[in-house]
Amino acid sequence: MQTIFHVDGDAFFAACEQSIHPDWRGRAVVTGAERGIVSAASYEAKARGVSRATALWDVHRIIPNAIIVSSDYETYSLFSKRMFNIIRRFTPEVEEYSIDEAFADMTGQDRRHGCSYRELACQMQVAVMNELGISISIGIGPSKVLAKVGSKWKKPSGITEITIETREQYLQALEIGKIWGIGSAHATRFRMMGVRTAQQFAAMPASIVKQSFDKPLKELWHEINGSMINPVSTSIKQDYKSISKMETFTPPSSNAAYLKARMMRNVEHACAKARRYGLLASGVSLYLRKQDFRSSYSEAKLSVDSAYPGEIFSVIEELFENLFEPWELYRATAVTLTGLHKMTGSQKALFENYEPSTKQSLVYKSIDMLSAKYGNHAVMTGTSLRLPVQLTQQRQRRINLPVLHVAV
DNA sequence: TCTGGGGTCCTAGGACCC
DNA sequence: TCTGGGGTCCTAGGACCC
Repeated sequence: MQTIFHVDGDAFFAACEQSIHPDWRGRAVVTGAERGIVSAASYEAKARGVSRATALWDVHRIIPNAIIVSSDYETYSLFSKRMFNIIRRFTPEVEEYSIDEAFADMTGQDRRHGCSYRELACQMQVAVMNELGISISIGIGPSKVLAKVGSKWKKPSGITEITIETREQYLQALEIGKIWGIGSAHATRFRMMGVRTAQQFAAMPASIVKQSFDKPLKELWHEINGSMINPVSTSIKQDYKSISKMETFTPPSSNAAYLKARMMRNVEHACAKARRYGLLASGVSLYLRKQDFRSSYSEAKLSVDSAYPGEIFSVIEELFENLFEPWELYRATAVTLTGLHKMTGSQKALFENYEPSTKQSLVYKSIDMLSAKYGNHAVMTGTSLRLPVQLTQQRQRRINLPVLHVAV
């Protein structure tokens, strides 16, 4: 039997802000100023009715003296790394699941440390509080899913241990749609079947589960009944299977040239990230979001693996011609690089011998250097110039530098 | 809650081949 | 003319997560 911890930061972004600014402790702190809705709210703000996705003007209305700041991901990532390292003192088997969550396989650590799992969880909380000034909640269970139910059970600063024997009481109180892995579509389907709680799902006979559900739900059923299907994965994520860049713009547009300029920006940003990780894409996809949130999507293989906008954009343009409906208004474009893999030595050689790429790779080598030195948007291609002037000026102000234009 | 940005995995069904 | 069976790859899209 495995023992898994799920460690979850309490109101993580807001807690980091309060840790950095001690005079904000005890006050309503909200992050998300950059997008107009709440990303994280401190418990003081939650107590007064502010939750995730509340519009900021509502926050203002409800709590006039609330502190509202932009999310500062780089700083939170530092807190995150340090939190993971503290957990690693208890076991090397740590999976960094998201910026504020980790799974830890603690199996056998009770004997090693000579105390109960609950005591170990308590020590973890104390260490994180003392060293980082933030609180965490911990769920303990025989599978990731049950550990996750536990960490949500009591917050903030909770410790909840769920075993095969005690799981029923927790699952009975848990709505089907609140289970990790069941979203709104499945929740609706379950409710139509008369299944309303996690316990009702867990109690379904194996034979029914086997014939009526697809793989993810079958696995979920096992996990919620206490079998570990998904082990804790310690490999640190360093590469991506796909990289995507999307941006919403206002007002929505049906102007093809403008949309292409937006897509070119998406391509440039995605390619820059791929090159940063030494990755090449073998395919691309384009996603257009219409004003009413309907969307269209298409993908294609590249004839040559690439991480350079010049080669990729022509394929994107073809996809665009197929998807674009001139009478529609579009509010966002997204480009995804797919089938990513490490640029190996031989690929590099092949890549550089390929004539058009040589020029591109030279140009982009310089661009990457300039970007590293002066910021991500110091250099843009000509297509991006079709974007409204204000955007460019905004960027110039931010990086405090003339914008360089390079023809590729 | 009228909605930002970035990921992963799974599956149905068609194309194409033998 | 209506006729087999099976495998693999690809595209499109659904669903979920933070």
